[in-house]
Amino acid sequence: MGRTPCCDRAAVKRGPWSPEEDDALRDYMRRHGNNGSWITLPQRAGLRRCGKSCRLRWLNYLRPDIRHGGFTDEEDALIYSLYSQIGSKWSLIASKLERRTDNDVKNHWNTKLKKRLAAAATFSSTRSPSFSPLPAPTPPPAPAHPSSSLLFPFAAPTVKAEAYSTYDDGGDFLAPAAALHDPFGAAEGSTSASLSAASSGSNWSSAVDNGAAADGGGAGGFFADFCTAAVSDLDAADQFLTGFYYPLDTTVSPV
DNA sequence: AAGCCAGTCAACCGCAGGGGT
DNA sequence: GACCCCTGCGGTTGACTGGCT
Repeated sequence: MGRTPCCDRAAVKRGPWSPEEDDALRDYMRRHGNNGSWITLPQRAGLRRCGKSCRLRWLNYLRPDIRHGGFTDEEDALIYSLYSQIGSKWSLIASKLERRTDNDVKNHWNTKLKKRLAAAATFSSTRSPSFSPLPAPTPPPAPAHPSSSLLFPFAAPTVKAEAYSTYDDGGDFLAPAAALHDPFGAAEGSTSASLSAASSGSNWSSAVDNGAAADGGGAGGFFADFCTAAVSDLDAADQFLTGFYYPLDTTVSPV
């Protein structure tokens, strides 16, 4: 039983692409573009590859208008913010970052940002009594777009569905800071506990959903605080994370 | 020098959904 | 409405690399 394979696995090459294959695909795309289907492209381009593999290689690696690695602080902050609102919708998040691919954003999140957030949450749960979180920056004025007020639908059953509808309406993902929601604190009562529980598995987006459903979207908590800072003031966001990385009695030298 | 381990990232897999018939 | 084909997406895997012991 099972699903029909998209191509004959015995007849196609798999694994890493050789420079020759890259050249062949790049050359074909430069000459013809993909004015047909990805399924038939390998045959037209003389490649012994699955069409899906060609598509992925082109979109994630060979395309001339993409950047790899070297995510800036601004991009990190934007990723945190968008993830807090829509979960693991990497293609949507990538579309809000210039010249980034969904695969790159996803890898960056899984290898760096998720761990950074988990580490920050761990520290926040064990912080010393002398620790004093930074006050949340003043929220920016509400965007002019009328649908922006709906960006974080506290009464909606799921965050993602509403976020999508807002996106489709042309809304701005950068919600007013006051509307940000802490899915982890809301889901299980303890920010650090729920955060570590969520991060130990892979289904963070369901944690977002659960959080929204559990309390209708209470504000506050680590995640919301961080995103509040990230959205409204990058310097404040940096200070915020720094505050969680290091005890207050630690001297942090500017780079 | 060798082995181990963790981090990174390219690539694969399978599902969802859109469009055409 | 049902079916098929194709594309796009998100989750996951595995190869590679560098640091550490």
